[in-house]
Amino acid sequence: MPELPEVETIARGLAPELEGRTITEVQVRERRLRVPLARDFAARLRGRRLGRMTRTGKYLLTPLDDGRLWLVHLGMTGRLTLGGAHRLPLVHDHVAMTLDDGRLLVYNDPRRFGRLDVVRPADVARIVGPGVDALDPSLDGAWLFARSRARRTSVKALLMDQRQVAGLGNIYVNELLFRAGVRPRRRAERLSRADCERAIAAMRAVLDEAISRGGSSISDYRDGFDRAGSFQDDHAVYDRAGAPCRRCATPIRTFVVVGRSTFYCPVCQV
DNA sequence: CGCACCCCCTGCCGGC
DNA sequence: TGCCGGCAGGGGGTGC
Repeated sequence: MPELPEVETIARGLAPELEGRTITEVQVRERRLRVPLARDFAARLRGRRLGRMTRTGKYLLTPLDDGRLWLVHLGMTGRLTLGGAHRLPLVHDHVAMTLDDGRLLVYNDPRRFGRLDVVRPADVARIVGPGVDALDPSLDGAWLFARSRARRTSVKALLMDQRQVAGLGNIYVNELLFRAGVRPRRRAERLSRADCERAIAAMRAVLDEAISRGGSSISDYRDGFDRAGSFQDDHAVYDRAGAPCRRCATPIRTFVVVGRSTFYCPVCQV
């Protein structure tokens, strides 16, 4: 579910609320996430004061006052919701944290593909991976051009690979390739320098717009205060198979690329 | 190296 | 109405 804009929206919303707060209680109702919750997960968080939550790739990272970091990955259906103390437990509420102001921070995840952990700073790089964050200023057309040389894989697969670019997922790669005028199945090595410049510019534009609209809420995504995003209303291609292209009215086509549904306009994208 | 195909898990939707 | 297959924003592993 959540890609960079959704995770960024959560971080920006929760960071000022959580910073400086102390976790007074941690309730674990379900440890069987994709990576099972560590035995000492609750003990490592209880009593800790939270620093400023940030995002890298699709991970949320919050420094703790003992030098460790609280790490969250939302998988497909994870939600982190800050609310009042009297929130009744819902189905799939796996972890509930009580703050020193009485509010409750709850992790809910129907499919349990997410990950919660408390890690040492030295472990973060291994978990998050080597990918350059999609909003890192160093990521430019020259970078993508260099990275795509001698790569016979599709440009879509390359951009979705978190070891290359961290933060993009299926929605935003489809959207940015539409804006860049590049077909998802184009071999990476066949991108021109100009294609790479347009792809990176399109990526920034799509991500910035999506963040300003609070992300895309297709079915599950909500921000840290349980609010839906609205960028789904602006999608040019994602989930629009058969619908008219917003630029040229040609029906949007769909097929599968490296296992993921892919959408493009056969006229606007070459 | 790239990809097809598994897995993890629940929910929803469309077809029959 | 009910059942069943397919699909869903995530990642990881194997084997060809």
